Amino acid sequence: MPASEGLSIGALARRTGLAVSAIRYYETQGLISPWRNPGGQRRYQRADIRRLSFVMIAQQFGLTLPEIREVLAGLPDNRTPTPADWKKISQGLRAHLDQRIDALLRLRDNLDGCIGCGCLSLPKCALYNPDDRAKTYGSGPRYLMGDAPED
Amino acid sequence: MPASEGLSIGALARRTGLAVSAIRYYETQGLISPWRNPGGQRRYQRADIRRLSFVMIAQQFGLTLPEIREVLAGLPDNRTPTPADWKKISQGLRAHLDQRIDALLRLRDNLDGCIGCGCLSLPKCALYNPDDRAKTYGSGPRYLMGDAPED
DNA sequence: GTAATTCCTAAACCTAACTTTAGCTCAAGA
DNA sequence: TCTTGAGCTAAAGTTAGGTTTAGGAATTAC
Repeated sequence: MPASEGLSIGALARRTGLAVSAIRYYETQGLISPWRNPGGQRRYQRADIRRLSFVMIAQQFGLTLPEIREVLAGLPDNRTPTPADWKKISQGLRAHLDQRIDALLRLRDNLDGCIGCGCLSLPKCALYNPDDRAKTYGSGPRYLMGDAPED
Repeated sequence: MPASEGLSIGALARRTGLAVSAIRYYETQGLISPWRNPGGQRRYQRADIRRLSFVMIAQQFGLTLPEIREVLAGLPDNRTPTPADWKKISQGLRAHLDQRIDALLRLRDNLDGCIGCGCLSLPKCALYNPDDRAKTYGSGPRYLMGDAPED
């Protein structure tokens, strides 16, 4: 195993815990760019372990792969990213995460109101954050009730 | 429009903001059970407006349709649910939501640690809640780094 | 030198949550 | 009545994020 030649995809998979197929898929999505050895096999830098770890963390935060690609674009591509580089783009994640938490807290407060009155009658209730899930899934307007609690 | 005959699927769609196709789909998933008029068309109770609203709220909270079906099973099926009935099952949502918020807060704290040291080196970092997304998406082990920050 | 791994690509398949399409029937209004 | 809008079913399509399969080629291990 010639160390100076970079990591094989299998080695990278073992280091990150990702499936080989997932790593190839991420490549098609522009998240990682290996070079090829003379035999046509993918070779990765050791820094790519960190890169894929970042991808996994960002996914946990609810970012889509295109969004993660955007964030990763903030890294320098002419050199191996430094700790400072990673710190910079991680702070972008932090903002994203704060938004998600706020949205959920708002949702919880609304539910509290509904439980409080026991009627679940809205429009005081949730669905008043069209930002979070509404855009990701489904397609219609999806507003709530619009109906007096007489039924 | 004979009021005593219940709501048509189009009327229900207008009242809830859902697409007609989505309402039919929810029926296949056991979330709602209309009866049929003599011509074979679906007819809904007015209480179904509330039922679908609940479905939409629960989705915002991150519940899957099978999970929502479980929660709805807590409603009486021999009579129209009362405010007290809705309150009871809404409290189940509250617990679910609290869990999700906690998971995100833990994740945020972990990220803080990573940003603090600037290395994103882990395993101090995230991915230490295998409960949230890990089970839902992907299939491999997906642990992080396992690598000293030397690269 | 050969057998066993590992890797390659392309294409098909998977789940969730729906939407779209095709072809046909029902219901409502002038 | 007859036309138009609403509903019906079944099947196929869609998106995200991958996995699986098939049929070869490259590497590694002995």
